[in-house]
Amino acid sequence: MVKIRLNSSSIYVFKNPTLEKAIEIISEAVDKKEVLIIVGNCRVKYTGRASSKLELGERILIIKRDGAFLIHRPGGYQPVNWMSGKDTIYHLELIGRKEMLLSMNNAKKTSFENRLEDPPKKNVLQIQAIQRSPPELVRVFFDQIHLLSTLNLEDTGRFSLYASEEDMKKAILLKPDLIEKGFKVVSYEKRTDTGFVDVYGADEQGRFVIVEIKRKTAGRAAMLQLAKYRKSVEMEVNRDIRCVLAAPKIARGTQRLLATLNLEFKRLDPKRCAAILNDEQTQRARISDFI
Amino acid sequence: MVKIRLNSSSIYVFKNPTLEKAIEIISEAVDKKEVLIIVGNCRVKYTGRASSKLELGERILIIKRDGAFLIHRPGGYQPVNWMSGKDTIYHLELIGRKEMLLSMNNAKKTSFENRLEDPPKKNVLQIQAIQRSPPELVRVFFDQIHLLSTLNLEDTGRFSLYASEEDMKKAILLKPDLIEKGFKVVSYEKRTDTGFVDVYGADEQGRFVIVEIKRKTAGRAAMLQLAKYRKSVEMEVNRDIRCVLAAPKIARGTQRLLATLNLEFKRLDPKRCAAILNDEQTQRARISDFI
DNA sequence: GAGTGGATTTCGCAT
DNA sequence: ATGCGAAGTCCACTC
Repeated sequence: MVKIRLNSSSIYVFKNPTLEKAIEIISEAVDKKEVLIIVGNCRVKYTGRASSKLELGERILIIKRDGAFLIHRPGGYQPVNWMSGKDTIYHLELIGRKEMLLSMNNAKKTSFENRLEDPPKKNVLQIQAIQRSPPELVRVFFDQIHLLSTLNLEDTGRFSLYASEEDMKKAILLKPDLIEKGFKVVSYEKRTDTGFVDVYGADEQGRFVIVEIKRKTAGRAAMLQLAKYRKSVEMEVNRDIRCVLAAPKIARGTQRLLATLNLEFKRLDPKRCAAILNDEQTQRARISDFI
Repeated sequence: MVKIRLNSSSIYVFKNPTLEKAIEIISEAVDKKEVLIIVGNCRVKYTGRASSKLELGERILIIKRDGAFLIHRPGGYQPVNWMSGKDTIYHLELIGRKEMLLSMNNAKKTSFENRLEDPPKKNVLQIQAIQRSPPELVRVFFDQIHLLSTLNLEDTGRFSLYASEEDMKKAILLKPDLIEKGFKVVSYEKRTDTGFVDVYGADEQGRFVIVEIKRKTAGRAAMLQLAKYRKSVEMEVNRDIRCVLAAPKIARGTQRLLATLNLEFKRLDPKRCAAILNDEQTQRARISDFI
């Protein structure tokens, strides 16, 4: 086992640590809320909202400083097993191989102990990630650890996501003209008895307008939903209302439905919304970009 | 820079490699479809279905052998940026710091070149992950790499997930009595003009039964959907049909709707389904567990 | 390629 | 806590 301390951040790398050494390092890292990367040969068992079993193989386990827990196989975007990290607590233990197999099969320990002749060799490292609510348990059984690294990462960088549906709404609030000249926002995310209206406003002539926003092609569902909103809002305010569907485009073959339901379509490009938010917000951000 | 070859699998670890060395190692690893772990100080820019920007900080980048690409911050369950790995290609480049900032701000290279006095120093490693469809691009700009590891992982272990809705369906196919005594499965996932019926069968008296399965509490939506299925199936077979909603429980306040729509509720515990699948399937699996 | 439905969905925000 | 809607949802599947 070789321990290397990297000079930059507090990054330690351990090559082929014994399981005894590994349990020590991992315990300390979890306590100190450091990020852990563990590469090794393991089995995984999960019980909770569903249950799963993953047989022996080499994987990457990441435990983050907030407790988030990810087991990644060598391929695929998603972790094969995980824990969100909210209220996740950890329990580490060295156990015997037979104990592990019994544990994986949920057999009772007593029946095992009855059959046991020699005390078990402690040759498997069990990592339990436990969550209270919803009750979930992931157990990883490492029989070999190839690589173990503890990381103290500094990451305060701001993350900004542009042109989500949320951002499109913000852009409309900033520039109501995106809907049409003279449009005024009255409120947004107005609750109706059937759901939400994205934006609620008035046009130049003072008529009520409800706006439904879609980031992507607006389809039949969005139109029917908007029509339903119209109904419930008209019941409330007791007058006619204009309905605008704001989206990059409408689905093929829905033109007629749009007309039938007396809805209006306003082309609204998510990227343009992103650009508007950029213009408004990034004057200061741009400076920090060049630091 | 220290290079360590671990004796077990083909695992290499590089401590504080220069960016020149790193680009070499990463290129080779991506070509050979090895798993890569890169820890370093970076910025990230994403454009595609949406767009995002992540400012400077220390993160973990994982590139898997199928091209899956994940950038993880020190906290949080989800990757902050990612690429699924389907048709993802990679482009690596050493660029100057100013070039990077201009690239991150989408400025035109020409305007940059006009302002440029000295040729830029190549002191940032850019990793581009590019996807064709939907068109997406993630760019990571490392100005320092703390830790770089290439992994050749062996992972053929089978993964089994129990008690998903799919498994509940399988359990019913194995033990139709779960629905009721004498129930017989005719087919499953039968297509109708409005959607799918989970299971389609006949009761003891030979009446048609359609079964809708929910892993979780069945609500209003499931009931309306099932009622819709009934209609379209009745149109087809031209006779009355029984509708059974199989779920662990129904939502509060939906009892009346259930009656109104003339649906029946059958309590079906996902865990019990999992146990049944276990009984049927794990006789052999248990043996392999003890290897 | 587009469309549909499920997911250990996750992640918000509302009540 | 619960419930609803959105997500760069992902994913498998059908058309």
